[in-house]
Amino acid sequence: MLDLKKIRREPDWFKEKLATRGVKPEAIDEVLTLDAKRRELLQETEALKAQRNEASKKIGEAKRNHESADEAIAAMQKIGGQIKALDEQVAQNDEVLFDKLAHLPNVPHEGVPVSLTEDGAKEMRKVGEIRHFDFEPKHHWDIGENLGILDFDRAAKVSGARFVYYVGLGAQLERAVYNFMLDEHMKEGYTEMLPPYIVNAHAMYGTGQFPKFKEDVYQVNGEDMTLIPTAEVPLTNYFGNEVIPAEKLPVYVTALTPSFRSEAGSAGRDTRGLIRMHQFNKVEMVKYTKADQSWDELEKMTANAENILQKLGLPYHVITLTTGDMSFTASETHDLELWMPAQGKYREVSSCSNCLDFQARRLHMQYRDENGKLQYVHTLNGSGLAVGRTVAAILENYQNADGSVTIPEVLVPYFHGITKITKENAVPFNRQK
RNA sequence: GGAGAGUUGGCAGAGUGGUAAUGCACCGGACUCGAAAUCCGGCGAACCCAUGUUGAAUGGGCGCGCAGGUUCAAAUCCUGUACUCUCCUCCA
Repeated sequence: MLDLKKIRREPDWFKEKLATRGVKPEAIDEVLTLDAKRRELLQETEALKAQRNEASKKIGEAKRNHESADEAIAAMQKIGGQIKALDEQVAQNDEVLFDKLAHLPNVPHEGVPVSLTEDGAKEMRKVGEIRHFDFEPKHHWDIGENLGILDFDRAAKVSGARFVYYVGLGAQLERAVYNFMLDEHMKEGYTEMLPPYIVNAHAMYGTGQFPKFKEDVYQVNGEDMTLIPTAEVPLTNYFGNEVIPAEKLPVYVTALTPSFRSEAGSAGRDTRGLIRMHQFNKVEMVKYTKADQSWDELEKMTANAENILQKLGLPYHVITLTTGDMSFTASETHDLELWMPAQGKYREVSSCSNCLDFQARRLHMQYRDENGKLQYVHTLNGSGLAVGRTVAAILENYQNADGSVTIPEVLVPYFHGITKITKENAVPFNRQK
């Protein structure tokens, strides 16, 4: 949610900034018109209410003194009707106004590459060496199915397309990866959480998924509940409607949760493998900061996500998304994309964003500054990381010519001595008999 | 799923139709070398509107979980709803 008063003061600045995100200038004008109407109506109705309050006080006194107040009561009856009519107009006007306002995305930060499409993203740095294969590298789905550790066919039988069973050492690899991620983030000062996976509409609205992206999520039938599309929702709503003691800030939290996405509109894209699932695990990082800390904290958070990839030895690059490609609530977003040898390209594995006060304004999350004044906190969120895509990258980058997969060194402690996933050790039930 | 109780300021807690007691906390002052205690005064989150200012305010609105309704007037009456607690039922 943008600051309505600020829009009122500097409409042209907002028009210019939001145009880079595809917002038409008329959208701002509409808001301004509705805002002007709102204030006009408020002045009218509030003047009448003041009059009514005054009269009611006198009527009360008259009644106590057993005097007649019939005349005043009759006059107030009339005013009461006017007030009611005006209040209805205000309510109608407000509904439209706040709906328009809620559909405006956050203002992009200075320096974010301007483009209405994803083209034009700025590469910040490239890290890690791309491995040279002396054989044709396989896709992770082929590696996984050959080893028996990824079973898409049976998942289709049970759930449908875009679901998977991890089996045996595959399941263990997923678990090792997210445990490793959580352990690293705890070292970096994050508090681990295990939040609800189903949230109400208010929470979805607070983090900006609603009202714009209702079709992208799974709603519980007949209830006002939604399966979380990301842990950002429960983690960022945690302090909703609170004044956070300033000395607590910045607060770092992290959680492993599944994420549920309907992937409406992505039919035909990434139909194979772990890249685009209806349910996937993700370790999420969320920060609450003071207003002057959030840009520093964005860099640190990006570094926290990068640390995971560096320790796993996976090559990646960091890009700053364009104005048109950023998520609705973000002011600036750094994406980490890791190298998928079989596809021969980088794929997104993390997205770290500074939302400034955009979410806090909706969620009423504030702190008191040095002067005792209430300020909105800034919120940041980032994946640290998408677990399934990380596993996919491990399978592809650590594959061997014989179809086995070497376990990255930092994960070996989680495997209690196993250093390689082979056809022989991958799935115990395939060995038996 | 059934029955009951509750939701009021930072906290505690009164208030069954006349415009939100009181206590603690907090802020200012007095007393004191200073502090505690005591006394005096203030303060009831946030929000919205107007005039004004840019770390001055003043006036008004709103405000007793939320949303409606009745009324000249609602914390109070009515309807709906959310959440919390207790008991029963069920359950990992």
